[in-house]
Amino acid sequence: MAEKRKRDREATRARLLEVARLRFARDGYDAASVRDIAHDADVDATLIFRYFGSKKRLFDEATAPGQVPDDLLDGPPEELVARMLRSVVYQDWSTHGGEHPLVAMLKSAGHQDTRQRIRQEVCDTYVDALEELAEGPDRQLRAELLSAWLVGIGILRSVVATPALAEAEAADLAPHVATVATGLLGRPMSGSA
Amino acid sequence: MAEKRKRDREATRARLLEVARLRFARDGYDAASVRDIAHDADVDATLIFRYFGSKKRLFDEATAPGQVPDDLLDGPPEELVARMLRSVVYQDWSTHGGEHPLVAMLKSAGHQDTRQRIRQEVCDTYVDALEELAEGPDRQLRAELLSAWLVGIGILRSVVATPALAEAEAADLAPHVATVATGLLGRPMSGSA
DNA sequence: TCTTCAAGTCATCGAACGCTGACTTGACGG
DNA sequence: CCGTCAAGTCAGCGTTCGATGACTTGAAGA
Repeated sequence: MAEKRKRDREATRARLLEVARLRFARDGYDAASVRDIAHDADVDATLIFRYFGSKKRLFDEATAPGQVPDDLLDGPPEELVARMLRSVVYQDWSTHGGEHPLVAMLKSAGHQDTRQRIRQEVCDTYVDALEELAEGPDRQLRAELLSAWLVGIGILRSVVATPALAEAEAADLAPHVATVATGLLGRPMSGSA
Repeated sequence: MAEKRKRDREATRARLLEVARLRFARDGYDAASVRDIAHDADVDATLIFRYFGSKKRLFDEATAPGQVPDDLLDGPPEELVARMLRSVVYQDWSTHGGEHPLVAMLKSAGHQDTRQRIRQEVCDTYVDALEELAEGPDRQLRAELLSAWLVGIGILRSVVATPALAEAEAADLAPHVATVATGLLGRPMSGSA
């Protein structure tokens, strides 16, 4: 029952980062307390300050970009939107406590620098890639409009839990994804990946 | 300088509701403290509990639906989506910190019953109206997908502040609104209202 | 003018927060 | 076997949170 762990700074640090990522994603920055995180990692809360200096720096390190799978860019371009939708909506976010990171994003959006980091990541990960695919004028705007759709679908599905979207499978969305993506990007896009 | 107010229960209650709406919209439920709200209304924080019983009940009353103008349903049906977009993105919601009440409320989406109220309002105000316009199968799903787009645009514009969307005028969005709405609803839609 | 009652205030509670400095414990080298 | 030093713990500070009950104040009616 009371299995004790070896004293291992790096392992403990990594464990803290892991459970912190989970807590921040599920509850947002403010609602996730250092005591909760420490309890999840089964350590004393003060270790967080010993290892990271402050809650904010733990947050910064735990939510640093790069952990997001970048296989988005692999595969045929015409399936990019479908892959993005899978990533935003249908990926198994069990490493994030089953709750969608979008919730955490909204809950943590009160802090100005967090908003900036969200903007950075949205632009770098989604808008830029879509912009390259778009043709004609207004490419950036149309890329953002498509990103907005993906974000909106994610929120309506997993936060608001609108009835039809909540039950829809990826295949149900495919034809509509094809329609909208094709219309917005000005080139033929597939709805399934 | 020190202008004192008359003792007026109803006026004070109304003032509390007004500043509470603003605070909750701007900061979300948790981050908006009763002391802040009371300070904005220039009253003692205790009055909030005297008049509303608890912070939660103040929130419920302050964010109760019904204030949303229902001129959405007036006007030509083919301009419905454009009117909705104006309402979500370009209307002056100064009573809600400049953001659409739905976007404002999503900041408080950590609490389960708040989510349910958001769902109710999204369905009643947007999905149902759009569903009536849609043609063919999957009408509800396509109505929700269009609602998701509107919500996503509101969030990317005013919370994430994505560059192109943040600066776009309603006219810039019009052609794309027409494209997407027409594609999703299966009938010709106009992009401007 | 004086009573009365609601409008509004004050002092404070208990819990939770981030964070700190002093302490204890465990593993490894001599 | 023991000294050392880092890993980990403990008690607690200062602040803020929502909430409560006793108090003061102002205006209207007799």
